[in-house]
Formats: sequence, structure tokens, C-alpha cells
Amino acid sequence: MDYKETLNLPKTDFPMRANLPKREPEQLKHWQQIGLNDQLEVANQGQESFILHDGPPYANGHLHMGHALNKILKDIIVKSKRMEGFFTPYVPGWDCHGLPIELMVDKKLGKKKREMSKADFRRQCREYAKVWVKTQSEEFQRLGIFGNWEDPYLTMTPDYEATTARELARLVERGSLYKGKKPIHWCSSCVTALAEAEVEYDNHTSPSIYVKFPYVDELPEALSNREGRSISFVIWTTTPWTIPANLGICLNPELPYVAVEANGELLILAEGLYESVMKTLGIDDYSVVATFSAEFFENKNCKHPFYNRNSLIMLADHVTLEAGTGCVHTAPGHGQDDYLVGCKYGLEIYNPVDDYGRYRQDLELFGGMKLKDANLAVNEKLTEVGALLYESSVEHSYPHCWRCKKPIIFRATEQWFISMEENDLRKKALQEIEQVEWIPRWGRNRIYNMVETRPDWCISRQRSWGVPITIAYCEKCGEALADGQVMHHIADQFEATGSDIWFEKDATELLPPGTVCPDCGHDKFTKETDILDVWFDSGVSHAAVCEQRDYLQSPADLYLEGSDQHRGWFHSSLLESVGTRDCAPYKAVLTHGFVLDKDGRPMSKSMGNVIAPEEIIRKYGAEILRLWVAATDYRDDIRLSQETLLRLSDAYRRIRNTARYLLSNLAGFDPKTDMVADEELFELDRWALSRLSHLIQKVSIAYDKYEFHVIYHVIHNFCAIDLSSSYLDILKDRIYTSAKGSLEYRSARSTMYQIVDALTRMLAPVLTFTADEIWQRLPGEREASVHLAGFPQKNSSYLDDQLEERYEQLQKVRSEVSKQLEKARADKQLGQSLEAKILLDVPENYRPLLTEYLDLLPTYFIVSQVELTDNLPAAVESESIPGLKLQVLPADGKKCERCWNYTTSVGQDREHPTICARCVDALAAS
RNA sequence: GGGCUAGUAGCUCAGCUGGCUAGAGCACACGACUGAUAAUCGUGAGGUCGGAGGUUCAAGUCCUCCCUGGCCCA
Repeated sequence: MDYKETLNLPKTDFPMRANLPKREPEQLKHWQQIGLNDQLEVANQGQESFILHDGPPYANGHLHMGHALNKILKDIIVKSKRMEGFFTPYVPGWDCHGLPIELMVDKKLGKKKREMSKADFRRQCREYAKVWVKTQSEEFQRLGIFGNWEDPYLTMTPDYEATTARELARLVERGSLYKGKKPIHWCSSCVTALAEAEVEYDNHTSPSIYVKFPYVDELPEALSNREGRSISFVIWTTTPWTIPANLGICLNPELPYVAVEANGELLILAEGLYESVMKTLGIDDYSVVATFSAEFFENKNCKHPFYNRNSLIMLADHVTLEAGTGCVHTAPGHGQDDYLVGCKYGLEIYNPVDDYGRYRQDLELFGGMKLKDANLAVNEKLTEVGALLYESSVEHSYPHCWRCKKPIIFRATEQWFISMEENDLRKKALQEIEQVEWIPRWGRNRIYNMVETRPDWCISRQRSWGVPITIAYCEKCGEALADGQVMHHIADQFEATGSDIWFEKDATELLPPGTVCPDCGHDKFTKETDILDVWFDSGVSHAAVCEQRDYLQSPADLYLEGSDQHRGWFHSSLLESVGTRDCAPYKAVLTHGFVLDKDGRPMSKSMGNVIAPEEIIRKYGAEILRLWVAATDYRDDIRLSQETLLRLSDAYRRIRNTARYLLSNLAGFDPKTDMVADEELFELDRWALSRLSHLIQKVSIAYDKYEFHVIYHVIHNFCAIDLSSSYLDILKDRIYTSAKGSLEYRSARSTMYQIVDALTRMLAPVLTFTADEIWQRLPGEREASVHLAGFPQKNSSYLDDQLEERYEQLQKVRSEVSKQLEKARADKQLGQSLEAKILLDVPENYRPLLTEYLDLLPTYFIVSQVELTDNLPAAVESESIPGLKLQVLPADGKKCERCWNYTTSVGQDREHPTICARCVDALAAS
């Protein structure tokens, strides 16, 4: 007789190999057929909601790992919150305006653009953005991310643009908006102002010149005897073209300065620098004739080297001894520090440079000249007037345009600003930062420091693809009509057709009928041509999305983006919301780090170290990508390498196989009729359920704290240790050999059923595909998808610390037994552990426990017999359990053909002479 | 240069307020099984905890400096 046929061997059609790249698309299709997404969006409606507001990715290009990381994290959170019982609608969004799209379209259109109206050009941009929204949407969905993909938010839709314009109007109503002249990064090639984020620093070779500014004011006492002699301040600069805009010289109030006599004239520079400067200038013969503090010179004047005007001497902290002369050339229209100190001393924010990088026509000496040629011309002029002391070149880090890569300039132009001080915006924003929960905690400091010191927000962009700044100018007097009501009137028109209307109609049509200039009463207007900074667009999403959709709410429960968004979206959203509503748009902000390669370097095309999500999906499946997100502590930067992916595939297989094995032992199991009552469960099974309950607790806490890597480790360890190498291994004998109707069989199956059911639920937010695949094979009546189900019950009645404690002790002994078995195996004494009998000499502290569990020990150790004895001549003493001695002997009796245990009962039954008594009983019972 | 942040075995992570020979899983090596089988089980070998000082009876854990990275700014 083939007794194998009488065993309850594992049986399942759940495949061992996942073949995820092929299976996942099928599952996605199935979900679509059953309308899963729609069901999820309304699941738990009426319950407490949890709103994770999506930060919009930019609608350009395929997804990279950063996108994948971000959206998968969000997805895990949304799924877990939903399974906890929250109502969790999730509306994905896209950032659609802005320079990068504009430049891409620009490039695509080429010369055609010249014949195009602004409105037509914008339509092209809109189409371009649409294509990428669709592409990225598909790519996100391929990752198993659930959400309202049918109705996402786009910053370019009419309703959204209307909100954007309204939000601007609200700021105007609050008096936060002003037009100012300020030096900003300016790309003469792209003819646009650049945001700081649009500036890249790269090496650049610039001229390096030392220039004399003749001092024309009262002399300090130390030099009073030099009356009538030539005295000059020496400045150093790498931008000769800014000399025509020079209005002053800055000295550091803390530093001593010296007058150096050389070649019959006096030069003034910082004491800490004069020696090196003299060396540079090639002057050997010089002497210091006086030393004095900078204070004396404050508000005194030099003369501009070639213009008939003064250059004011000022004091400022930004002057250092790191380079130059300690006397800093100051052009308030061409530098940030220059601007600030210029404001302080009441200088004009003077900018003689036009949009195209040329001096204005009216500039004396250089009018109309391109800046390219200006450095040379200025140097010539300086030489001519005898002011140029030295000229060379220097390579240094210099700002470049992020798009065209050309060097940019700093130049003051008229711009619209949101004031940080008006309405106490800065102060209120800082207060609101304190109200928000920042995860990790240091995020608070990061954004706080930025808000504390940031300048006013320049929202003007001299571009086409964006929401217009809806301000008109009186044609007659030029006064700006920045009126909240008027702007709301315009915004209302955006609601229907979008902001394109601003570029299609003229001012009279757009403004409320009868609008006249409040200043001069004139009724003809021109439109502002600047558009809004895209950060303003996305910054209003709390108003355009969370407030507009009745199933959402603002402030949102959570914003979740990369840590760069402390300066980006978290920042702009905060300022916009505080500026209009006096409160932060989020209750909590979670940040993740950046995806780096195996060496901790950023991934970049030029480095050739990029791993694309698409590649991972194709090779391993989206599930492995999701597992990677879950397995790593994302609060810091996270690395991604091929090895990591291989390791994760292994881990995935481990989890999958554990589930598969559990399923395979549940064939034909019906929880309705086969479940064993808790009090009837075998002790080992109760142990397993206690372990499971602990796991559920840990996982629940980890989901709550967004610590997914803990979930991964804890579940993986549970599968590998508690289940695979312990519980399931020990259980094999029982589950395979016992009679189907027996309590021992049903107890084991009831337990495995609970375990696999709970595991599947806990895994669902992470292993979205696999969890549902398991779910479909689970016995019992259940929801159509695991994603419609809840997390496992936290059944604390299974928790039994004392039981676990006892089994922990047993486990220690088991481990010692394994070691001895291994030695016996190495000595070729045995193969299968069932061939062994174990003799134990147990120390006092273990004796009561092992005596109590003596009957279980063979099962627990997976050997045929265990005996406790103090007579062990050939025993080995354990290293980790003092006093424990073990000896491995061949098992008594014969091997049972059915259960493979060795026992003396084999041969006793006449009908079944090759099997043991226990198996005979089992056969009789089935 | 500034703000924030990180550096524990090949990989991913534990190590709380300083306290027993620094842990886990995976990978690796070796072995067993062939009734989880492109599985499963066991055993083993891997770390001067980025480096150097210091505080302490005692430091991966506290302090200082340095090195190497990351994000954001200048």
C-alpha cells in the first residue's frame, strides 16, 4: 500500500513563482473590471476621514525613482488608513505650468513660434502637459497605486486657474502684494527672471580686476598731513560690467584698514589683505603709512572712476577677508548684498542693463553695448582714466541658467512681490510651523530657518505658460490697478474658459464695465504681462482641491514629499495659506530622502547610474519596487542597487512561499464548519497565535508611525523564523499524518487559517498585488478584494507572554539539539533528524520545564525520541546553556513508512505491518 | 561658506535614557532532505560600530575635531 496517498500533503494551485511582470497587468485589469478604484474612493464614507493631499509632480517626462518612492509611500499610507477604517479619498495631481514645459514646446516649435500668438503658444503647452499627465498617470497606476485617476487635479484646468487667480486677489485684498525693484537672477538669453531653483552654479572664467576709486572727502587725522595727495580706495571685482552701476563701496566695520604708500600715491585697503594684494599688483616698493578703523569713512565719498558722480562709502558685515581688498564694489542693482546695503543707505536701486543683456541706450559711454563686450570696454575705459591697477582672470563658481546653461546676471527689475512683513506673514508662518507635526522632527527646524530668513516672495515671471498676474495698468498715468474686486471679476472669467482669456481679450473686455483709474480717472488699461511663479500655482492646491471638493477637507491631515520640498511645496503652500487664511494647510508633514545609487551618489544620466522604475517593473515587477520602498528607512536618503533588488526578490519569495505553504495546507478548509474553538486549540497553536498577535500589534503601531521598514522586517522575520523554521516545520508531522476529522488536524488548520488571513491583510498596503492574489485563494466568505477588507482584529486574548516565555526556553534547547544533530550528520551518523534519539542531562533550572514538556519534545525537536537522564557517558556539554548535556543516538525501533518517525510500534499491526501505532489509528479514523 | 541630515557585517535594518564576549533576516560557505522541491531545514564564517582625541569604573550610545556623503541655500 502506498501510504503517501493517505497523508494530508500540501496542495494548492497558488504558483510558487510569481511571474510578477506578467501577472500584475492582469490583476490591474481585473481590478478595473470590478471597479475596485471607484469602490475604494467611497469606502468608509461617513467614517472619520484621513486626507493625504497629493503634491503635484511636474507634468514632464517619464517617472523616475523619486516619483515612485513618493507615490508608493503615499499609497501605502492611504491603503493602511483605509484598512484601519478611515474614509480616505485620494486625489492625485499634476503641476502643469512653468518654464520647463515652455522651453520644451519652444524647442519643438522652433521658428514656428514666431508666428504664433501667446494664446496659441499656450495651447501647445497645454497639449504637451496633457500628454505627460496621461503618461505619468498610467505609469503610476502600473505601480498599483489606487486613487481618483478619473478626476485628478491639474493646475492648468479652468477651475484651478480661477482659484489661483482668486488666491492672488485675496493677497491683494490683504495688502500683501507690492511692486518693487529688486535684483534678481536674470537670464538674458531666455529673457526671463529665474527663480532661485532655476539657477545652477558652475565654474566660469571671469575677469578679475583691481580698481582705484579716488577719495574725495575729508581725511582722517592720521592722514591729515597728506592733504592734496592722491588717495584711493582699491576694490576688486570679477564683473567689470557692473562698474557703470557702481554707487558705493562697502567696508567691514570690524576690520582695521591701512593706507599704503606706493608709487607716490596712497591706496586704502584692509590690513589683512594689503600684503597679498600688493604682491598681486606687482608692487614691491611700498609702505604702510597709517592704520585706522573703517568707521571714520562711513558716509564719506569716493568719486566714480569715470562718471561724474560719487561712490558712497558704507559699512557692511558681508565684507570679508576671504578675497579681494576688503573694500567691496557695490552696485545695488546688481547684487543681493549690494541691494540690501544700498537700501539701508538710501541708494538708488540702479540698473542700466536691459532685458536682453545690453546697456540701456541712455547710459553714458556704453549705451546700447552688449554685456559680452562690456567687460573689455569698461577695462579700457578704466585704463584710460588710470584707475585700473591690475587685470587677470579667475575661475570660480558662477550662476548659470538651468535651461540654457549660460551664465546669468543679477539685475534689478520691476517685479511683483508678496511681502513677508506685511500682515506679519513671516511671524504668522513661523507660528504655524510650530503647530504642525513634522516627521522626522528636524523638518521643523529646516523650514523654520528658511522662513525666518527668506526674502520677500517674488512671484513675477516674464513668461507665457502660467496663470497671469491679473493686474492692469492705466494707459495714461501708468498706475497699477491692483484691486481685489477687479481681480475676482477676472478670476470668475477664468472659471469658464481658463486663464487663456487673459491673452485673448483686451483689458477693457476683461475688467468690470466702467472701470476707471482710481488715480487719474482714465478708462483705458493695459494688461500686466508677467505670469505667476509656478510655486504659487501648486501652493494654492489646498484651496483649489481640498477646499473645492466636498469630500476633502483643509487643512489636510498629511503632506508627504521629498525633503527638498521644505523650500518648495511645503514652503509655498504654507506662505500662501497663512497669507490668505492665517493657518497652515496641513496638520502633519512627512518627508522622505532622496534615491541614491549603490555608492550613495545621486542618479543621473551623465553618471550612467540610473535605475528606472520601468526597468524594475519589467525585470522584477512593481511589487518588488513597492517592497523596496517598504523595506527601507526612507527618512534618510535611500540607496538602490541591483544587489538590493536581488535581496528583495529573495525576501519576497520567502513571504510568498510562506503564504503559499499555508494556503496549500488549507485545501478544502471551511472556516464556518472547521474552525476549532479557542479553548480547544493545541498549545503549540496557541503559541503561534500569540506570536501572531504580537506581530499584529507591532505592525499596527508601525503603520501608525509610518515606519514601514519595521513592518517589512517584522513580517519577514515572522515568516522565516516563527513560521517556516519553527511552527510550520514542527507542524508538518501533525498536519500530514493526523486524521482529517481529528481535533489536532483542525486545530492546526484553524491556526494556519488565522495566520494567513491576518498576514494577507497586513501585507496588502505594501504587497498590493500579491496580497490580493493570496486573498483570492483564501477559504471563507470575504470581500472581493483584500483592499476592501480591514486589518486583522487585534485579538489580545491570544496574547500569552508566559507561554511564549516557556517556548523561548524550549527553543534554546532545540537550538542546542540542532547543533548536535548537525555534528552527527557531519559524522555520517544520520541524515533526517527523525533518525535520531536525543538524550538530555538537564540542569536544575531547566528540569521542571523539560519534564513538563517531555511528551512534546520529540515533535518540537523533530526527532523520534527524547529522554531525560543523568547517565550520559558520551555526552557533549552545551556552550550556551551551562549544565546541559546532550547525546545523539540512533532512534529506537523501525521507521514508520507513513510518518517516517522511528518507533517500536512499527510491525505490531497485522494489517499495516510497516507503519506505527499512531498511523494505524489515524488511518482507522479517516 | 550657511541651514538641515547621515555614515553599525556584502544588502536591508535593531541596538531606549552609556553597562555583560555588538544583534536579526537575507546573501555567502558547508551539510541534510526530496512529503513547501527553481522549495524547505540545519550549521558556520562575516563588523577595530566612518576616523582621531576626550569625559567615565564603563561609549556604537555623551563631548570636540576631522573625513566621506545627501538635500536646500549662498
